[in-house]
Amino acid sequence: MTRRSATSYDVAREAGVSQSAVSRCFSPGASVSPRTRAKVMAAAQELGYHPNAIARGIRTQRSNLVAIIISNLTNLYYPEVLAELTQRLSVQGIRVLLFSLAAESDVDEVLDQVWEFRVDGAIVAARLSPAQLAGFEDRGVPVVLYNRVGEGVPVASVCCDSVTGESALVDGLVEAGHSVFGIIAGPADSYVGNERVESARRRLQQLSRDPIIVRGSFDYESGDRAFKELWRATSGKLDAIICANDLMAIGAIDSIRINAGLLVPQDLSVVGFDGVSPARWLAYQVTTIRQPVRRMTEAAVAMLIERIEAPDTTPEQRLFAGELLTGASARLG
Amino acid sequence: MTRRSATSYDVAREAGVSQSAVSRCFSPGASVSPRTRAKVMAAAQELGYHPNAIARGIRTQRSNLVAIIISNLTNLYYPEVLAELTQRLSVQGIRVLLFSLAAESDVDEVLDQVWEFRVDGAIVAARLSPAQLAGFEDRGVPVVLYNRVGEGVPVASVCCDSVTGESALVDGLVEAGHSVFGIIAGPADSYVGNERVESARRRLQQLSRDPIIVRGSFDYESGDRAFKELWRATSGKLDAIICANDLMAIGAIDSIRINAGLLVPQDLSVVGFDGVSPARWLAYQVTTIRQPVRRMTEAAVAMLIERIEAPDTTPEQRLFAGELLTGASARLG
DNA sequence: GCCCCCTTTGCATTCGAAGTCATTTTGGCT
DNA sequence: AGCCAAAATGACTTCGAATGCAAAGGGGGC
Repeated sequence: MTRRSATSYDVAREAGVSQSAVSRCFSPGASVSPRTRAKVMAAAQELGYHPNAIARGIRTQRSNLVAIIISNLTNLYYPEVLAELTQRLSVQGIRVLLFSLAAESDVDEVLDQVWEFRVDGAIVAARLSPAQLAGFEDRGVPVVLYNRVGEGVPVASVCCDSVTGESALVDGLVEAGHSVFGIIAGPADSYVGNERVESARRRLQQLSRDPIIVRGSFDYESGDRAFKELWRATSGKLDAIICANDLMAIGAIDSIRINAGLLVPQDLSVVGFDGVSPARWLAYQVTTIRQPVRRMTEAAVAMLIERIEAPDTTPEQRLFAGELLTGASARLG
Repeated sequence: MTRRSATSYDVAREAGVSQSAVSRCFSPGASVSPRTRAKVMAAAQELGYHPNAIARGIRTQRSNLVAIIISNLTNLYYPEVLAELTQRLSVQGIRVLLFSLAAESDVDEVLDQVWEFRVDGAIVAARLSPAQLAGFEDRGVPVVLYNRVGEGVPVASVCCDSVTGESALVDGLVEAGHSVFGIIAGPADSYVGNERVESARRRLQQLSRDPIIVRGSFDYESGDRAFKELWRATSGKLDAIICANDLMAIGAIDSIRINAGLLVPQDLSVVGFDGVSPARWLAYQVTTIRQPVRRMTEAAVAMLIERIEAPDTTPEQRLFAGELLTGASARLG
C-alpha cells in the first residue's frame, strides 16, 4: 500500500544516517564505511528502495538514456539490430528510449520528444536531413547513424560496405555467364537502397553489362511486382536479378517459381542483401551479403559511448565488410 | 556551442517574464495572456528551448515513461507488436523505455532498472513470476500482460483466444479426414505455447484423436527437427501437423517438401498460429489463426492508460478472437 | 599521551520545472 | 469614474538525489 516509493530520506531515517550517506552508498567509488553501508543496504532492502533515476538525471545532467530511432521496425532486419543494441547498451548501464516511425515524415515530431528527455545520445536508423542532424549538433547530443551517413555533414556512422558486397555478387554472376541483368531497387529515399543499387550498377557497367532497374519498396510483395516488370521489360531474356534486400529477393524467387513456373537458379539467378534469417530457409537459401550485425552494433554502441564521454572527438565513419553467403538461389562463377 | 540546453529561466530572462510564466506556457490549460505567450514562444524558439521532461517528471511524479519488456524480439511476431505499441503510446504523449531480454532469467535484473526510472506503467510480453508481479503491485506500477495471464495473481492482460482458434483448426482438419495428428509445441516455459498445445490436444481428444506431441522452440529450425521426429514416431503415418506458431509451421513445411520430398497439403496438412507475414508468402500460405494485433495493442495501451489514471480499478482480462486464415498448407473440411 | 592525516559523515545547496498562493492587472458594467 | 470579479503574473517552495565543503571520527607513529 506504498502510495509513493521510498526516497533516500526514508532510507536515511530508517538507517539512522544522513541522506548524503544513502546517496553515497549507491554511487560507485564513494567513500562509505562498511558499517554504514550495511545499515543503509539493510534499510534500502527493507523499504524496497531504488535510487530515482529521474532525480539523479536532473542533478548529474546525465539521463543515462539513449534514443534509438528506427523508421520501419517491420523490416525483418531491424528487430535483430534493435535487440542487439538494447542489450549492449543495457550492459553499459544505459537505457533505451525507443522511437519507431510510422512514416519518415514524422521525424521532426519525434525529435521534439527526444529533446525533451535530454537523452545522452542517439542511434539513428532513419533518414535525417542536414537540419535535423544540426539539431543534435546544436544541443551537444552525440549521434551515431546506422547504415547511413551524414549527407554533407560529418557524423559518426556505422555501415555495411555496399560497394564491395555488390561487386562480389556481380562478379560471381558475370563469371557464371549471366547476361541480362535486372536490379530491384529500394524506395527512392532509402540510403542503403540507393547505395547498393548504385554499387551494383557501376560494377555491371565496368563489366559492360547494362542492367534494367525497377523500383521496389523493400517488402515481399514488391519483389513479386518488380520481377514481373523486369520479365516483361526484357521479354523473358532476364537471367539474373540483383535485389536491394533479401526480402525482395525472396518475393522475386517465389514469384519466379510459383507465378512464372521457372526454376531458380537454373533459369534465373537471384541475389539479395542483408542475410536475414528467412534468407537461410531451405526453400530459399538466398545468395546474399550478410551484414555483420553483431560487430556493427557493438561498434555503434562503443562509438556512441565514446562520444558521450568525449564529445569533442571527431566523428568517425566505420565501414564493415559483409560476408558473401553462397546459397542456392544463384549460379556464381 | 551551447554546452547545456536552455532552461525555463533562460527563456524567462529573454522574454522578460518570470519562470512561472514560461512553465505555464507549456502546460496545457494554464492561464496565460496571448501577449505573454507570444513573447515566451518567441524566446523559446530563439533559444531552442524544450521543457526538460526529466525535471518535469520529478516534480509531477509522472515520468511519462512506460516500460515495454519483451523476451525475444527476434520472434518475428513481436516486432509488429512493438512498433504498434510504440506508435500508439507516442500518440498519447507517452514514451517507451524498451527492455529486451537475452534470456528469461534476466527479468529480475531488468526489473531493477525499471524501478529506477519510475515508469508510469509497463507492458510485458515475458514470463513473470508471482513475486515479480507483486513487485509491480507493491510499487503501484500498473502492468498489462501481453499474451499471457497472471498465474494466480489478478493482472490486466490482453490475449488471443487459443481455445477457439485451435478448435477451429482441429475441427477443420478432422472434418477433412485427417487421422494421425502430430503437434509441435513451443518451449516448455512459454505460456501461449502451452495454451495452444493444450487447446489443440483437448479438442482432438474430444474428437477421439490422440496426437503425438513433440517440443520445439518457436523457431524455424525446430519445425524441421520436430517434423522428422514426428515422422519417425508415426512410421510415416502422420498426416496432420499442428504447430504452436507459424515459424515452426514454415520450418515443418520446408522440411516436408525438401527433406522428405512429400507434398503439402496433399500428403500432409500443416497449420500454425499467429498470422505473421511470412505465413502469407506464396510458397507457404499457411493455414493459421491470425492474431488481431492492431486491436490487441490498442486494447493494451488503452487498458494501461486507464490503469495509470485510475490505479484502483480492478484489472481486466481481455480475450480476442483470432481470425482463421485458410491458406494452402492444409486441407480443411 | 599527543599530534597529524586520512577517512567518514552531515549540512546545505543545486539541478529544472510545476504548482501554490498572494498580488497585480484587466475588463465589464453601472 | 468607480467597483468587482476574473484573469494574469511573480515570488517562493517542492520534487529526489548528488556533491562541495567543513567538521568529526579513527588510526598510526612518535
